[in-house]
Amino acid sequence: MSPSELRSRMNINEIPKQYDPKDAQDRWYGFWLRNGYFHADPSSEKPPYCIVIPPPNVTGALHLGHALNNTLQDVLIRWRRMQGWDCLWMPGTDHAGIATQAVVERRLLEEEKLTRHDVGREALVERIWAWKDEYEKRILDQLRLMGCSCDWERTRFTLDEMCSKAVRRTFFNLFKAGKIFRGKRLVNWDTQLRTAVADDEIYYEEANGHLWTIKYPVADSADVLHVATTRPETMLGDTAVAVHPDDPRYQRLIGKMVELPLTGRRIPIIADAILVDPAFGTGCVKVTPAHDPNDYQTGLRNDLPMINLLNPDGTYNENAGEKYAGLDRMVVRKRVVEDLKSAGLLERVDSYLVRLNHSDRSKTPIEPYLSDQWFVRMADDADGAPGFAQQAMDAVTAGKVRITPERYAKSYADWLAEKRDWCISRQLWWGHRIPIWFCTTCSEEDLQLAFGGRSDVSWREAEAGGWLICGERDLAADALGDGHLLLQETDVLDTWFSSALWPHSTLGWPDDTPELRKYYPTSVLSTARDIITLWVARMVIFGQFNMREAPFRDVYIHPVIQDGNGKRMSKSAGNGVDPVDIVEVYGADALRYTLALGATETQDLRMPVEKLKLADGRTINSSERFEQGRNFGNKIWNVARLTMMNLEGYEPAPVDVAKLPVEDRWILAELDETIRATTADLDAFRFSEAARRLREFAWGEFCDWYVEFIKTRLRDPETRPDAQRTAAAVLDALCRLLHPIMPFLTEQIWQLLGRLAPRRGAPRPVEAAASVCIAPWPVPAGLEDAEARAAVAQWKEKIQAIRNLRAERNVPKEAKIAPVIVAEGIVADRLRSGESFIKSLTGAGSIEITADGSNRPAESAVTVLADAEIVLPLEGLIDKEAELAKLKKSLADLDRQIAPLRAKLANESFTERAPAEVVATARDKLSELEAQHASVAALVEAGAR
RNA sequence: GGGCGAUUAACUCAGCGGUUAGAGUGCCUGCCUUACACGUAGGAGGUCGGGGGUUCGAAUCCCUCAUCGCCCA
Repeated sequence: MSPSELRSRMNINEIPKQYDPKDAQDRWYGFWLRNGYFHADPSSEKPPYCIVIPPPNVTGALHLGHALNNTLQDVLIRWRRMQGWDCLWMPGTDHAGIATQAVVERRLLEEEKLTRHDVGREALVERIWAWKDEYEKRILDQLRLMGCSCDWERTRFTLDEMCSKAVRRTFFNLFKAGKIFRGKRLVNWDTQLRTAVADDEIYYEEANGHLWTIKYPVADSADVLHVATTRPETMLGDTAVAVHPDDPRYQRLIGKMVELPLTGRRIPIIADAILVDPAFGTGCVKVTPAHDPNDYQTGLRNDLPMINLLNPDGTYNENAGEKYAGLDRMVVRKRVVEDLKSAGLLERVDSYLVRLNHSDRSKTPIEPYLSDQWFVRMADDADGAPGFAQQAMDAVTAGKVRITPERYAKSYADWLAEKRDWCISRQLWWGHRIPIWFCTTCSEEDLQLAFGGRSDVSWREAEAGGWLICGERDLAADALGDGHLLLQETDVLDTWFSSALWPHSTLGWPDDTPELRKYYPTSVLSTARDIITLWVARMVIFGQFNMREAPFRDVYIHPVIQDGNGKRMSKSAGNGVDPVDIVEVYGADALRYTLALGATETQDLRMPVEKLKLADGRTINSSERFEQGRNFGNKIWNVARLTMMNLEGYEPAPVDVAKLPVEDRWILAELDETIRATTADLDAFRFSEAARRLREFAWGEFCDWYVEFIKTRLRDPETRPDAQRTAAAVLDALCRLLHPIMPFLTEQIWQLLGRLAPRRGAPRPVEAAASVCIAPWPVPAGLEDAEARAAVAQWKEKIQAIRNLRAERNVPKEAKIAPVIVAEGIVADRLRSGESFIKSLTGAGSIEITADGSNRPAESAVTVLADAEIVLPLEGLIDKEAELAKLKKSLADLDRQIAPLRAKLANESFTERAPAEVVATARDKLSELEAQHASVAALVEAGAR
């Protein structure tokens, strides 16, 4: 079918009045995939542009925050793709060690009453893989539903073969470089899951508890110290009592010993200004280095012994003494309190509000626990060479990595400045198992003999004796021959270890792949601020370690979505919004537009949440905000319909812009400016500005004005062709500009438009691309036109003034008014060029533009503007008193503006110090207002007579 | 305790040194005007959190207080 045949068949009734998002989504996503538009090609000549997705946890479904982040990434990717870059958006998911294992374990317990120890390591891991398969699919489907243009053929998982290889190589290299060590550290211990958990995986909860005050007798003396604690059972592990060095009450006791009750041990009284606040309580503090973070630091400072009382399951061990060993810590607490009481050493018990750490995963109280852990060294080298933390800080200060908004560079630097070692071991089963084997029986000769020639095995003496052997590939238990058993470390790596490799592991590192060569370093990383430290900093560290180059040029930090009360959205709080629900109700384009509009530079984005009942009976969480996106999309849809139904007889041809009517020159100039500004917005990650600007152009200029201007031209065969060409050109550019934000809607229009006007564009028509997805991003065509813009501004202002007069005087809709515009000079000229528009858009029967305002009909409504007077004769409709009142009000308004302006100009320090330009503007403004004032005053005078 | 941010129209937010402070939603009043009622035309509504300062000029810069949120201890 030829375009002209199609055109004649294009009946407005065939295109629905309302944009149907579902239809477009179903139709075009598959089309894009089939055509391979999302597939990056390392062999292409185009320059690379790459974003790696922050891999969502396979724990559950995506929430609105993911929807925001992925919308913004897709905007960048689609925009750059249109600009001609070879774009790779790398998708994938994160195994999320503890989070996923905890979910599956909980389910196991609920559904089968089994613990992980019942099913065993292998079987549990198998179950988690099954869970992963289900949720990974769900997550990736959600991304597709939103229109994300990821390169699905390259989808990765942090625990897949490719990532595992990268993890192994990295660990091995770190081990060889001496960046990895094993040591005893105080960690947050989850006694239920029996693992260390990271600081960000715990939360505080306040509870009513007690404060016990215990008496500690001073050895060889009658003195007694009073020590208060919320955890009396830990006293069994005390190795000192601390006082403030300047506290006069205890000066004489410093250096003496106390008899630690119930244990028979003697421990020293030490002075420590950091731990002890002399004003708090008795000024004496018990020190339990193995079971409290502050005490631990005190222990290190004062070289105290550390006594670990705890077994991994939360029971006390033999260090607590025979009497308490094997009992749960809560039972020990009761016993200790009873025993102290019967020994007469319990001074008092008070009610106390205790702040207790809980594990995010098991919801049970955390125990500070001294255990063997693996670490990556962050500190500088002994010779002063910058260590990992310093290198990561340098990447930002040297400008190799730019963080937007800039203020987040500070939290990045502050955190890294502490240079704290990174604890990378987790006592879990789901994750990358640490590739270390222990051997306590062998000698270095044995190791040399077995592994001497191998570059993939490295060993080092362990702190506690024996050997730590790191293998890039698994080592057999009998690799050292008979008599020496190799035992693999049972811990797995912290999830962030594999996440930290994401930008290069997904591209094939350690292999030298075409992808790695072309797309590393990646272009932008977009993420939420709460993982700047945990993730972003560590990617920089590992990227620089493995690749000798930071993994991305830009880091963009998006705002956090909260509910209408400023609370974090969460499933448990019941205020979470599911993006899938929003897509269902409003469509993917509406979701994306609204989120882009909300992506301002602030750190929080509030979204009032309300319940919405769907036709199928389900009640979902929704937000009125999404109507903005839906309504805007519908507006675009309808202006496209209007344009297309007027394309009958369309013939593409080059246009001489200089000879086009004012309104065409105006809209093309506005378009140029919009292209320029929108491109700059996206370049600076100003997503909200871009969305706002495009709406202003599309709705506020193109729909509200341009299309109205050309309606009459479209009916006249003489003027029709150029109007069609300009309208088609603008619609074409608009589709391209909006595509990154609203991909489905714009593709739907693009395809329809392609059938009617396959060649389009001004000043020169070109063949439209097969998909807007691969159409070139618009560039300004050098069509600025200040005169056209000034003229149209004149038309708009006068049309609005006349409409206002009509509305205020209640002129019936059907009345054909005959307004007179009194103006002269260039103003009159500009108005004459738009006379017909002023007439049609105000519903006037006739219109007069004259320099002579003397013969005004007695019964008329009048508006005095800065450069013109509008007279609307309204015989029989005029209330003289009301007219006079209106004029007087306008006079008062003018006075209110004139007075401060006069005062300002009378002020010498203003006229002398302010820039000449500002002073001149003020003078012009004043004389304009004074002229206006004089005109209104004359009218008042005449009316009063 | 330290840091970051917010406080502008009823709500959600722009504006970040120079005209009478803007938008969307909501509200009020007309209109189903053959592109769109998810629309259109018009309108009301703000001493820019309080106080001080810098400046010819402050919503905008500085200080301080208050309230709220987040991050790190």
